[in-house]
Parts: sequence; structure tokens; C-alpha cells
Amino acid sequence: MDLKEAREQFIQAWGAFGSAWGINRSMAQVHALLLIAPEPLSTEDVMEELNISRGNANMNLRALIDWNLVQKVLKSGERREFFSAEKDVWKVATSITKERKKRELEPLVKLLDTFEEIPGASPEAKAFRKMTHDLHDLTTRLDTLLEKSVRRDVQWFVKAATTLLR
Amino acid sequence: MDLKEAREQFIQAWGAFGSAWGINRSMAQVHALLLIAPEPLSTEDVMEELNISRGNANMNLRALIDWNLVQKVLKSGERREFFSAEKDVWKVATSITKERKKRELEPLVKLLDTFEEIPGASPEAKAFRKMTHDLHDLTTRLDTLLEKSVRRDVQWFVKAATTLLR
DNA sequence: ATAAATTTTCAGTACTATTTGAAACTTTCA
DNA sequence: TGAAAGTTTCAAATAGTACTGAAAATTTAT
Repeated sequence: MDLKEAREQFIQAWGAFGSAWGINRSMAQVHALLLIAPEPLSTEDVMEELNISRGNANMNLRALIDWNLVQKVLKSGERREFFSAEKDVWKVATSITKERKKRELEPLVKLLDTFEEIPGASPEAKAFRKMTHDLHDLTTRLDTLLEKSVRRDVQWFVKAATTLLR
Repeated sequence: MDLKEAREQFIQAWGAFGSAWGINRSMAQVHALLLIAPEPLSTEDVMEELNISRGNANMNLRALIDWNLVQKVLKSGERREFFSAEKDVWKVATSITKERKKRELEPLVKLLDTFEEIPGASPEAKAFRKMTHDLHDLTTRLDTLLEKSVRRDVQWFVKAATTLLR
């Protein structure tokens, strides 16, 4: 396999991986392209490499900046903006974890919390309270765990936990 | 908020949560319904409660069985099949982790592995090798971590890790 | 201030994923 | 064995999501 083909495959795979985890394919592909780019790329570069429209490129670059996965880079003498991805994979993991925790986990924990005092003595009510309570407990623990591992740095955490489980 | 409303909200929320993480909405909703059901439900029950077609109900019940999240239950004197969800949330977490690891993480690790020996001395080749290598390392560690925590039981793991990070 | 370069927005279009519903198939029982 | 009850399949329809492209807005340079 040559470099060109490998790059292509990587971009496709990262896109598929992203979309299996609820991240839109183009956003993941733009991210992949920037991850393996030795130098910052312009919007035009992204459009050409991925064959996507200006609107799409722009939207996804902004989204990646929102997620703290990509930064704008100014080149002196250039008017255009260039974009560069964070290359430290542990920082990448931290950013993604942080964002998804905030977007999806926290709202769920909050909702489950409101279910704690649903009244009723029927089997339905009992089963509902038990399940939502247990899920609240699980998601809260997970939330705490992620919060701590994000703070302490994922790299250290994964190493420590892997050791713990040896 | 009364029970009926709360149940409805929970089913919707679990559906939304699932689809944000790449699990189809109906599958997650069927799962939610079974999670809070005090007794096993028939396909008809699921169809009525969620207002979905027979085909859809059948397909998603089978998918949930595939994921080890739901089991068929036979009721004596009944010809129909009934379905019951695993109620232990830690086992639920374990099943989901296992399945997603197998479906998405393992193939990615495998692909990244094939990139290890891409040739070339250009900045592009160097950047590509560096990034795919680092990702291979990260995903392998994650894979190992999940494998171990699945084996050892997620509950114990989360408690231990949370303590470790106190 | 003007105009060129660049970025952003968004209505319409294209694409993908999900769902339906009816036919085919299977199982059970009289 | 026949037929009723129940389950599964899958082509077509629908719904949901993402993308395009051109216009509007913004920025920069003279």
C-alpha cells in the first residue's frame, strides 16, 4: 500500500468510526485530514482533498474549533486562514471526552435525577423508580470518572487503570 | 410529573441518548420500554406502546437479543414470545461496551496496525506514520482497558478507578 | 471609501437511514 | 394434514440529516 492510498483509507476509516459514534462523517474526515497534514491547511485545501463544498468545509472546520480539536493558524503574508489539528492524541481524547460528556451525559444525569420522586405503589411505578435510580447511579459514577480522568489527563489515567487491572 | 409522563420522557430521552452514540433510536426506545417494564412484553405490546410497525418491533427486538440486552421469555400456556430486558445496569453497561468494542474499536485497531509500515521520507509520510502510530497506541490501550474492565466487571472497575482518582 | 479577497449563511437539493406493511415463512394445535 | 397464530423478511416509502452553491456579510488592502 502506498502513502496516497493509506491516507485515503485512513480518512475514510476515521469518518466511519466517527459516524458510528454519533459524530458526522465529514467532520471526522476533515479532522482526519488535518491530523495527518504536516502543515496547516486552508479551506480550499480541505475542499479539494475531500471533494466537498465550501459551505461544508467551513461548517465542519468551525465545529472542530468548537470542540477544541482544531485551531486557526495565521501565516504571515497570507490573508487566508489556515487550520491545524491538535496532534497530541491524548489531548484529542480529552477534548472529545469532555465535549460528549457535556453534551450527552450531563443532560441525561439531570433528567434521571428528576425521576427520583415519581409517586405510585404499582409494579410499574416501582420498576420505573428502581431502574431510573440505578441508571442515575451508574451515569453519575461514569460522569465523575470521566470528569476526573479529563482533569488528570487521559494518558495517565489509562496507564494507571490498565495497571490496576493487570 | 406523573408516572405516565415520566415513562414517556424516559423512553424519549433514552432514544435520544442512544442515537447520539450511534445506536438507532427505535432500538434504544424498545430497550427503554423493556427496562422499565415490570413484566415481559410481547411484540404487540411493544408495537402499541411505541406506535411502531410489526417489522420495526421485530427487527429491533432481535437486535437487542444480539446485543445480549434482551432475552426471549416463554410463558406457559402462551403461544407468543415475550421479551424481557436485563435489569442489572452494570451488566447492561458490560454488554454495550463489549459489543461496541468488537464492532468499532477492534476493526480500527486492526486497520491502524496495517499502516505501521507505510514507506516514504516526505513530511507527509512522516506525519502520517507518526499519527497513525500514536492512534494505534491509544486505541490499543483503550481496547485492553475495556477488555479487562469487561472481564472484571464494570462496577468494580468504576468504583476502583474513581477511588484511584480521588 | 472602494473593491477585491475571503468567510459565513441558508434555502433548496441530495443522500442516508429508518420504518412500514404486506407477503412469505414457520410453528402449533385440532 | 390443514389452517390459524405468530414471526420474519424485504422492497418501497418516509423521515431525518448532511451538503451544495450562490448570495450576503465581513475583512483587508490600497
